[in-house]
Amino acid sequence: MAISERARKAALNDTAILAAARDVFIADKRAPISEVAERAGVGISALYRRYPSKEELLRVLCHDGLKTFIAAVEDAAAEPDGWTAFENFLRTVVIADVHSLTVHLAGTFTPTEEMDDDAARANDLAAVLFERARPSLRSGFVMADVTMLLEMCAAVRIPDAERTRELRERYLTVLLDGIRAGADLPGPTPTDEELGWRWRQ
Amino acid sequence: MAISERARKAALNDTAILAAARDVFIADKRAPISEVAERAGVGISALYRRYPSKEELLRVLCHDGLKTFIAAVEDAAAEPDGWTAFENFLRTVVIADVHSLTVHLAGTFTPTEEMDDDAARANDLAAVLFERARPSLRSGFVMADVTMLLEMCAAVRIPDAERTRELRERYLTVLLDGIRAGADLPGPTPTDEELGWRWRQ
DNA sequence: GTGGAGCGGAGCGGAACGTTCCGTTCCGAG
DNA sequence: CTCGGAACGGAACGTTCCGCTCCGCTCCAC
Repeated sequence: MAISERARKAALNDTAILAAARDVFIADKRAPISEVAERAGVGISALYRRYPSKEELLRVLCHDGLKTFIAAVEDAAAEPDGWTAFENFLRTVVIADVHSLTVHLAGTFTPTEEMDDDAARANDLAAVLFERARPSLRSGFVMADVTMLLEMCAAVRIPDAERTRELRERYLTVLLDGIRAGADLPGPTPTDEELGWRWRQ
Repeated sequence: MAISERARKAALNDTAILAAARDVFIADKRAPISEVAERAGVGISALYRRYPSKEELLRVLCHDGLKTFIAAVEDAAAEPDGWTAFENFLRTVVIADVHSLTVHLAGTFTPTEEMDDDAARANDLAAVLFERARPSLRSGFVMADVTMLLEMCAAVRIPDAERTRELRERYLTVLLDGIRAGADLPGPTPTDEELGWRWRQ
């Protein structure tokens, strides 16, 4: 049987709802679900037909972000030069606003076991990429610092999404230059404990 | 008449409430007022005796931050070397977490005329300091960029306040090195419109 | 024509929160 | 010791908000 007209419309709603949810929850992670529905141009019931709860929707959104992150690392790893690979990776992740979908949404749901696994995997992959770039980095700069830099980039935010991307690239450039030149950094490096508190509500 | 016992206790509450409000609203600008009272170790009525509304409390808090900012600029301006003055200014402002009290709280209240004036004054003073530092900065870097950098520093945030300060200094160091070395920055500079949207709810 | 998938949105139940208000405490004057 | 009242604690109130349910409608497939 061919895909029915009805099913095709429903599939369109699938993506519209996900896109709307991304936009809305990136702008405000505490936004009401009705806002997502409105943005997607559908009713609330179209949402609840697909996700049993708001929490589940947020979970899926975050998991998608995690997958994007992993894809970005794996993609960047193909580049032979360590620094270039690292830079490309960071630019991709910042442009895609992965941070707003992952760390930023933490606390709005309880993670599944699979997500924990993927998070660990993402960390491992990124660590490999980081090690390859280390020769180009200032001494004392560690992987945990990268997490904070991404967080800082995500803090750049204005209403216009496209312009936000431009500005983030602008300041990522500043950061990239900042982590190559200069003396040792002041203060102890961030610990895992300090970085992971968001996930343990 | 000497200051009465009762009045002294009340004065203690004055500062306790302000300190509590700062801590609570920095952690979450949407926090309920009851949380402030609890943190200050007082009842809700002790709060409402001093401020007619939640909005007024937020206004005062923000205005205090603005004053701290102005004091920091004026203080740093005494330093003869342009770059050093600028760097000291930024470090002071970041350490004092002025940003979390000003821009971050924007939108939770409608500003008074006096606040608008002080904000304009703060901008002017900072611009002077910036111009003195410009010879040390990479080309294409403008005052509006500084605002964004401060925003990025404020995004570094973990539960422990003292540790947060340490980490912010760490990454401010990265930023300071990043804005001196390197080529022209990509993308157009931020406009006033883009920076001021927070204040126009 | 008819069954049912898909959907819109009113409305329910309950949580959260700003503000009010009332009863209590306790300092200090007489 | 008495007592007025400043300062206060916190229950209660009224309102807003929001996640979710559910009923009735639409419209495609057969």
